[in-house]
Amino acid sequence: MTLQIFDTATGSQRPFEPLREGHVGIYICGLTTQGAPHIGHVRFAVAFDILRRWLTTGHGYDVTLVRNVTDIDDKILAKSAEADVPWNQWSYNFERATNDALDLLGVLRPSYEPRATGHITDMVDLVRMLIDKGHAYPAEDGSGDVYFDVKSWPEYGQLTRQRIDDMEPAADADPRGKRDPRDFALWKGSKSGEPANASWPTPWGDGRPGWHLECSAMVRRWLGDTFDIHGGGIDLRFPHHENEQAQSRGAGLGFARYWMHNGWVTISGEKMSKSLGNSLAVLELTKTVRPLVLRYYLGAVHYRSTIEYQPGSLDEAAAAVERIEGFLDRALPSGLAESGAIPTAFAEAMDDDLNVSGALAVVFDHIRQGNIALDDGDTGKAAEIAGQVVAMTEVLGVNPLAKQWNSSGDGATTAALGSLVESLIDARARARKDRDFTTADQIRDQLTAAGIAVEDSPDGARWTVTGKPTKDD
RNA sequence: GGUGGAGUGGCCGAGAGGCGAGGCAACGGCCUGCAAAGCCGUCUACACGGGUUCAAAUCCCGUCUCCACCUCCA
Repeated sequence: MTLQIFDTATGSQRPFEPLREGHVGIYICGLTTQGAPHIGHVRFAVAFDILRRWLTTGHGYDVTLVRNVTDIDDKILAKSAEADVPWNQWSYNFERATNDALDLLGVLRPSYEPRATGHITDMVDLVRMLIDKGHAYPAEDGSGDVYFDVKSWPEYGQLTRQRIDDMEPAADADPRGKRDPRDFALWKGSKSGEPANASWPTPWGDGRPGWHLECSAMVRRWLGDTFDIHGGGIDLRFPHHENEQAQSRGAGLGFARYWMHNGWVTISGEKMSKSLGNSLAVLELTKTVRPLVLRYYLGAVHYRSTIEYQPGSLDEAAAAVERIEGFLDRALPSGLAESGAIPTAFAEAMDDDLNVSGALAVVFDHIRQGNIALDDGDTGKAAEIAGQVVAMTEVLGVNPLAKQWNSSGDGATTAALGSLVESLIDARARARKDRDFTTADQIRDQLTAAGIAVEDSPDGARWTVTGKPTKDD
């Protein structure tokens, strides 16, 4: 079967065929490290993590995923100056915070993570190529800026299917030194007051990278002149990706063969912004919400759909996760799973432009069948289905048995807790045997209040830490 | 003004000419000492108005509403 990908450039689904057989090169625009990431910021990483896992485990491709770090830009300079922190430390601090957040959500580390500031010479090369071909020019006001000449490139607007003349001139565009207000900066000349170490020498004067140029330069170095998939948030289509493509193709490079863009996370119908405070920052939210639940929440919706965040939606995700966990706990008492075969229906859904909702329907259908097998006492069949569920949830990055989600807590503490809980469970079992249900229920209430759920079964009681102590009013 | 996306049951959310995706919630039943979990069932939906068709949520025409982008937002 062939994976169908919705290519933003054509506005339609296209069968995916890699440039080099067996290999896929993906570049995704990472974050500008200007602040702590909120759930909206990390959605793209979850979305493309699922793509990567499916290309790898579903199709056997060898995937090279490059995710850059924009470690210098106007906002980083402005915010760090305001906080009186060196801009590079400011940026690196949030680079680490971003990686911590993505690790927590089980997003696989990229194959490589280049920083903009490490690729100045590659950018200079590109600028030179563009000037030589007549697609770029140094600012006529001597500012040290270098601009891309959009009128010189007939394909400009192709990615977003717009005509230059239909575009609204930007209200906030700084026209200084530009031939056309729609020309964009490849390179920015240093301004007075900016840190001396935020400046690099070039043939056109000292300065720093324009935003778009870095991606073209890093793609070229790490994935080659032509590569397979370029991804990012839907908002980046224009101007960022349009400009990247214009630069790279203007310089004579092939650039991206497929474009994929993920939708936004909105709250009350609006884009998330800092004004909402940090309550939805990943590292804050995961203090009260299990990372697995947050991961499920961000990944369970088709990547191109908008996710409208509302209170309670994380509870729904938690309930769905608990249904998966409940089945796997019962079907695999040892906690060990042989990863099974991926069902055809699941593969078909994933091949349809990563139809995660359809794929999850297959997961839950299997869970129901597995539960029926358990009710029938057919533990062999249940274990086999559990293996399939493990394989499918692993593709989505939400396999509850993955060590990603189970590494917390040290062994000694876990053993001590287990010993105490088991003794209470034993006491309760004795009370039940004596038909002393008052005592039995007291013990269960005590455990529930401590955040431990007790479930009876023909083979004895099972207990799980829910982390949700119930309060009696 | 230009470009693109979307309106599906109480909520979330797939599907895309006939056969009720799935999850959450609620209610009823089975099971249980009682629960929990699980299983079975109920709540028969597609923004509006026309049209095509034996058959439309799905195709066509028109209307309404919402959202995103239009030069440094994931």
